[in-house]
Amino acid sequence: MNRSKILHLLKSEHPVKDVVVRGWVKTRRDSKSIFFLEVNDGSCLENLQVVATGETGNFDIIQKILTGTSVKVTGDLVPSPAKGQRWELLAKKVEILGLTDSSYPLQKKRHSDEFLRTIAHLRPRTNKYGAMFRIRSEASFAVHLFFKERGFYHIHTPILTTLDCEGAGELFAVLEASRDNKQRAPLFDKTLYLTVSGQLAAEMFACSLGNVYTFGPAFRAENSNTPRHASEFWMVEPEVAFCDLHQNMDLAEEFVKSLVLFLLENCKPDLSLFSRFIDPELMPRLESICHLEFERIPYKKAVDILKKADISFSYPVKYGLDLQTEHERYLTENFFKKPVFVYDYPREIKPFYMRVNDDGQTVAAMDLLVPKTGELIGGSQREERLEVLEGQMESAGISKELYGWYLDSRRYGTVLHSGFGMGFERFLMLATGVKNIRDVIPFPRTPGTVLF
RNA sequence: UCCCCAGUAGCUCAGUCGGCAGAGCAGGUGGCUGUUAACCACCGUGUCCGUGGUUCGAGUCCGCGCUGGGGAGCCA
Repeated sequence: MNRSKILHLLKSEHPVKDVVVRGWVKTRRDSKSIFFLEVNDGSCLENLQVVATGETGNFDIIQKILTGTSVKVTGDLVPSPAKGQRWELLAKKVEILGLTDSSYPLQKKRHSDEFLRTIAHLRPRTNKYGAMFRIRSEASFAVHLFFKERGFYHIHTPILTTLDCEGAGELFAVLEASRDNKQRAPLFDKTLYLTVSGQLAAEMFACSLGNVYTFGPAFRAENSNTPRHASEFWMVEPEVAFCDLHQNMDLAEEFVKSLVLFLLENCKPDLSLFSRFIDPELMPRLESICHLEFERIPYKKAVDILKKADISFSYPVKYGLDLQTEHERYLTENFFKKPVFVYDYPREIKPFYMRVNDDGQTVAAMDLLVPKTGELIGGSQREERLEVLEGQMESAGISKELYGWYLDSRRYGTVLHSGFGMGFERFLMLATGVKNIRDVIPFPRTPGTVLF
């Protein structure tokens, strides 16, 4: 490494001679014979204050430095005589790596999220988005750590699929194209789609490796225009053999708690930005997620609670109807005031692969509802009985031929198994208090808008 | 896809009753031995989203469109 990271320098226990720092200038302050540069290198939220005095010399160069300029600074890390920071870099030499000009859109002031979305290629240079994407990276690592510690195998499931009805919404079809626009024979004899979920493939691996998970992109062509939906998003999907619905909920609860705990332990400074400027309730909420037991109620009981609620809903509450957003919010935000699993939904409103309960009326499905974000996780025990599954497919109008390989897992040594999917961006919204999914993913894709 | 709200300088926004287009920040020049979104002085900046209409006169009122945001549905 030919540079020191600011993260490490600011944690130093003693002065250090001759360090090299490379980064981007956040702001420059100057008077007649002294310059101050705030330099950020992305290693942490905080900037390093660089001080240039007469001894540094090249003031004519330093004067060209505007917000956004990339620099290399050589100097000594010394205790700062002024308030505001413990350490500062007393520069011996300041070199400009890349100049900027007055058209640089980021300034040393607050910008709106809407504006920053139009410059998503530059927004990670801001405090907020720098923190966001460091947290995203840590959360991603925590996902793998959680499953690794529990003996799960990570499966890379296909992104190109042939199944057009996985019970999870509209799909993007994939067309082959030549760069020269010439006609050519198709490579595949079927239409290919971008996957909406790795679940069906993951089930095959759960029924061989036991405990597996996928963590990859999912694509949905729904015309959803909300702060909680994106056309391309990342999803974590564990799938576990010999696991029933209640053990599935145990796993989901442990998983969410573990991710939050990991962030609290490893991302304190970055999280504090969100609790200070984005959501003052963030820290209490994260703490309560870690410590409170999640509520678990059957769908039927949820309906009873909603019927007795002393507020009037816009949509009717009736056994057999799906819960509306307003109902879910009431349950998690007003009634229980913590994460809530709702399980055993009527079979008519859930996909074909969910296990039919003994009552014949409900399926072993579960949704995890959390305050603010709403539905974070959706999962189920899978229907492992061949005849029942075939019956479910028939009533859903799904081709048994196309799903022949899927049915094989029920034909040969079938086992009880369960799994769930967690929207990774939804989790990040919960973990940071950010209200729009476009602001927790590097280059958001939403209906009608792909800028990058 | 449906409902509601918004669009004014590079950015954040003000603009009263329909009557000459404004401020802060950013940028430029100068000043200041230690600043903390530094400060002080001076300087420039506009398709008022587009389009059609009402009016002597429209940033302001009305219709349509575009873009963005919020709510709903769908879902993770």
